[in-house]
Amino acid sequence: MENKNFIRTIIETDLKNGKHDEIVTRFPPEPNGLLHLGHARAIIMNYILSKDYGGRFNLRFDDTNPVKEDTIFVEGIKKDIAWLGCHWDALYFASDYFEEMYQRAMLLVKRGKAFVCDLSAEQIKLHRGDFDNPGKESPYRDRSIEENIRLFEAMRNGEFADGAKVLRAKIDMAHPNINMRDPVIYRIQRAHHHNTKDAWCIYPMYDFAHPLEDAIEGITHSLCSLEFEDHRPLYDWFVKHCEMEQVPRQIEFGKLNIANQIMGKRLIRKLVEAGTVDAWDDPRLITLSALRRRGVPPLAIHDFVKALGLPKSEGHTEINMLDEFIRERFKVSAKRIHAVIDPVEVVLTNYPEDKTETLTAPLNRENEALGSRELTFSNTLYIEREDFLEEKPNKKWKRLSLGIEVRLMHAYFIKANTVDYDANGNVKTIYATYDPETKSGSGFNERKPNGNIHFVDAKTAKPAEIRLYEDLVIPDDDAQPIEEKINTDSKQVKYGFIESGITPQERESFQFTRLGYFTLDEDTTADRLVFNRTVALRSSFKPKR
RNA sequence: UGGGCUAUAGCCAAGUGGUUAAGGCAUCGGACUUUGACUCCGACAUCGAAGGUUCGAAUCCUUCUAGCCCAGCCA
Repeated sequence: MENKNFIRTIIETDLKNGKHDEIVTRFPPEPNGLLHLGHARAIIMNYILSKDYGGRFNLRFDDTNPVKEDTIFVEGIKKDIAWLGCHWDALYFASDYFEEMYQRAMLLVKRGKAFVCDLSAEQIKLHRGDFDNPGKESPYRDRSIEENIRLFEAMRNGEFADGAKVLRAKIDMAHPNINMRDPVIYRIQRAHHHNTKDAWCIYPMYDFAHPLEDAIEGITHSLCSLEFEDHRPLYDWFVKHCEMEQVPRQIEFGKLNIANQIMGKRLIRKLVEAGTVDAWDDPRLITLSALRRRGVPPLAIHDFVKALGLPKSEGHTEINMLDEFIRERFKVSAKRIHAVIDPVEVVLTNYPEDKTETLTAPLNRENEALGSRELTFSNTLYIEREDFLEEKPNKKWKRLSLGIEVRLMHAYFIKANTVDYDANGNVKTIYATYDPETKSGSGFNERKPNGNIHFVDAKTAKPAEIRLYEDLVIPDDDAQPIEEKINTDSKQVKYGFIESGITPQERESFQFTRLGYFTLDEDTTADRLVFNRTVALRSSFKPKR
């Protein structure tokens, strides 16, 4: 369920008062990196706010700084947003508007609202003043309109070196909001742009470009994060003085931060280079590509974002909140099958050596529509190593022990009798007997087993590589830097088996009974199944001591 | 120290003068169970602090405290 939020209230008021007939939102990423879970709030909220009120949603790349941007990021971002199911009504690039932006800047010049400044970057900084002191006006501030027109044209025509001149808005060097102290709106930068190639040598700054982009597209509600709050006066100033026909409204909300997760680009890069994680889509990360690879259903991310709402406060949400939405999405949709990820052999001494039988079991007891599958059963099985302890440790132990009887789910009761060890003293084979009377579905009711465990038939089971992930960051109360809390041993690779009757489809997710939800990884080949653990099952089991 | 924000449970988050202060996650009990799952029941808040206004305040006023953002030719 979605939490109500103040932006909905604003939209509903605007609709009711007839300020707008249609709501138009946008998600404006800069193509300079990949998206992560934190971006999902902005994407999904912009999307559903437009859809809920029958409006439109644009994807617009805010590509005004060619030195940082690349087309490979535009492709990656498009893929991630499409995966989330947030279909954009239109795809735009800020760079498509460069000519109009230039004309609007020229309008500012002609109105005496902007001037060409020859000060160096360093001098501009010095003139800007600081929190306690007003700035000083640029000596070039009073150039004539004619000269400014000529100079700005010359900037565009490439007559000056990079950085030699800038175009600045003429506002107020004494303004308490530093953003209003004659901000730079165009810089000279000879850089190859991924979209406009070498057509331009001047590029607009964010503060100038963004409100124009929104106005050009007829965006009604321009959502952004809190740090732009004190840019809003400038945003409004540009919309007004550039004489834009449509007037968008900027509304700020709090960024979605996730506690104990690596979000920063440079840190991720470092971890990838150090081999601590495998790649940008390593399932221990929370980039959207990593979540996709881990097998997280996109709708679970929608549920998560909606539950969080759109507050103006900023906290650190715990990731386990997402886990619960993932389980909820899988609960009735995923097939529930048997897999043993840390196998130990069980031999049934009273079951015919050459016999194999077929048992039928439902694929999901909470969703009969999924049908059933056939399980094979023989005298040699695998069970989970942790499901056996020679001696029952306490009355809470609901698994197998010597002399103790458990039910193999969808099969028979078995009782462990003796055990063999390998050279290291680890259990190698458990010898057990089964009771044919206890077959599942027979209605046998004479006695209760000491629990239910899962198994696979050793003679037919399919081998599988299973990757288990733990927290990449070790939660810690101490406020030490996150890079010092990296769990370098957070990935475990197991070699186990899944039941024979199952042929997983590409990226298919399953519940491995009693273990969790697992999704087929793209590393799977014709002769090697590879699964990622998407999320474990909840468990109230607490091992004693 | 200038400007802009934020503060409700361990973590999120509704609430906009009259409610027993929603809901989710986590935690702790208990029931049920062919998944120690699911489901179901139950527990869990002196609303950052102090004053004030009011019959009545998380909501209004005052003062204070804590935290975040801003001095790029980044976005």
